[in-house]
Amino acid sequence: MKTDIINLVKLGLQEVPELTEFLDDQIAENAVERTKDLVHGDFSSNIAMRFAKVTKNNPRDLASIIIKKIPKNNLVKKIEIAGPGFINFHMSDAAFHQEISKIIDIDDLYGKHPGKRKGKILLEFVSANPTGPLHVGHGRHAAYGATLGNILNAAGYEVKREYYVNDAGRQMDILCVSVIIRILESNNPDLIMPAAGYLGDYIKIIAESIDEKIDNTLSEIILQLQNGDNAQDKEQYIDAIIQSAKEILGIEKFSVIKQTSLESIRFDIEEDLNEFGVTFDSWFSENSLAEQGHIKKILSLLKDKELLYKKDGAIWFKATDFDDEKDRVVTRENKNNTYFTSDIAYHHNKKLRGFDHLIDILGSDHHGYIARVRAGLVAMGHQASDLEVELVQFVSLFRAGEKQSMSTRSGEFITLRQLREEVGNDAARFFYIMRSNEQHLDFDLELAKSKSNENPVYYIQYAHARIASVFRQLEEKRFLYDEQKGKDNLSLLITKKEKLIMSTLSRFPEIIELSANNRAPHNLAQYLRDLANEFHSYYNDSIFIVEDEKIRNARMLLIKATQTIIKSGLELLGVSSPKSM
RNA sequence: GCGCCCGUAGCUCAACUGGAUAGAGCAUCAGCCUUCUAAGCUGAGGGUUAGAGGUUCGAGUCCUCUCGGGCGCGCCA
Repeated sequence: MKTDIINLVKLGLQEVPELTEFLDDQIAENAVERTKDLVHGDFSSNIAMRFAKVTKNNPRDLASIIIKKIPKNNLVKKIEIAGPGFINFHMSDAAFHQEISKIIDIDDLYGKHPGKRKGKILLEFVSANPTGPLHVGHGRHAAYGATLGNILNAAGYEVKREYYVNDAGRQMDILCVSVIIRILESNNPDLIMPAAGYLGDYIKIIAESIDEKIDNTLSEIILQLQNGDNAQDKEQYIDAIIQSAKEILGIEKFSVIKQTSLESIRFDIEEDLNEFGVTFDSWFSENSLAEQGHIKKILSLLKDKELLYKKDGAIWFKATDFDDEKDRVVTRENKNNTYFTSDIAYHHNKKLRGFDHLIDILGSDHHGYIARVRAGLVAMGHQASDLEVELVQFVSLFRAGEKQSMSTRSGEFITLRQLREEVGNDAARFFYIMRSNEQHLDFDLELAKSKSNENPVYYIQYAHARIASVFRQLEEKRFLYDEQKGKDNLSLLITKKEKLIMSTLSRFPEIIELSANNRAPHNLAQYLRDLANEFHSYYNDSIFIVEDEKIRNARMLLIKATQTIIKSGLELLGVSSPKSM
């Protein structure tokens, strides 16, 4: 509907001689918006005010010139100038009726344009280290990423979802020795898990699943280390244990235990996410970058471009040449490559796989990292704008007004799985995305669980269920629902509430567009709340199952369309639409 | 110290990226079930958009400063 107005404005503007030198394609697109208040009509344009100055016109005069050039169309009832120079469009009733019929006809495709846009997007999210179960913070990333992916799809983008598995580096070794210590523990009760190790119970479960025999001399060495001086520095201490474990077990056996532990956790994460309705097209292993020589390749390419130099025994990348605030180490003094080096290789690889636009969803604490990854990407010959980063703020969990602690290392955090079991997937998905991702989220467990008007997810689902119930009642009362009669009699829907619902339904395509472009799923959640509100209000105000066949079918058609949009919208959010509650 | 983000009703948050009278929910108060699900509806009160300047037809939104909060500034990941 909005595009109809945009097109009319475009046609009109082309005919205004004063404006021709300023026009481009985008201008009309951005110059038409929904009005906040229906007394201003349905759509409004500020174009006359924006161009009053450069064309040396009075805005209201310019507006009247433009209006005269806008072609007549039966969707538009009236165009008028208001206030300082707004051009307000009042849509005809037929325009809304046409939209309602369209919703009924194309059902859950309404407002969605699969394949409409060119360009492939790689959406990377969660990417939590596979060293333990997901916690409630990861849940927000999962919900946000999955929903954003759905919305981008609906808006016509081709999107692939990817999870980057950080299966390389020291964290994995720490995970491995944590498991080994749990294995040894059964015969050596004096062993204590190092402070830098992983304390969670899931480590014990992994340990029990591993039947590798481990030489007891390792226990003795660990016991010695445990009581020795270097137990003071927890990082040094655990590195010493890693060292000994690798020597005594041999690198091969160590790798087997590491791989088994990793796979076990990764599988658990995948299962957890699947249950949450969050799926990925690919799981990309950090290790594979080194194994397939991508990291070497990157380093030699950077060297060829003379973007590397040696200092203090390490190799540095001239990130400052690409708008980063300082240069960054790619290869340490100990010859190991940094995490950052993997990341250049990884992002370069994404581009090589044919993705035009890369979206990373990261925790807000990673914001300092964006500039350097982008620098790496540009150094590899890509555009800075190819990489987009969406930051997600932290989640605080509240129970009965008390903030819950979330200490990761101690293993005392609340997992995503626990949260889902407690409040249910639907409430969890909705609560995670109902607030802007740029805002800290206070997640109130009691509120999420409450099956009352305090809980917005039930409020929306209830509207859907109520409509289903009305249709059941219709059948019980032996009335027939005639879709065609409904369409033919939409003009009988003349109350304020009915017109408001029609207007809101017709906004759905704009909401998808808006939340896709702004990467803002919460706009959709907000919209669905508004729509549910308007329906509940209508429900209390009018009876749908009435004797008059024409009015009855028209009203049933309208609530059917409402139900369709609620279902379609909730589906994008990953929330179910129950038929009864 | 430097950089990024944030500050909107008692609380939790919106506000279509510069538009018209800043909106919801919770909480508070007052009403609505012998008729389609009361997990609902109707109404009331509640604001100097942290503060001060500036830009312009027009600012919660853009710029500058101040105050307050979060995060980041490793050869960690």
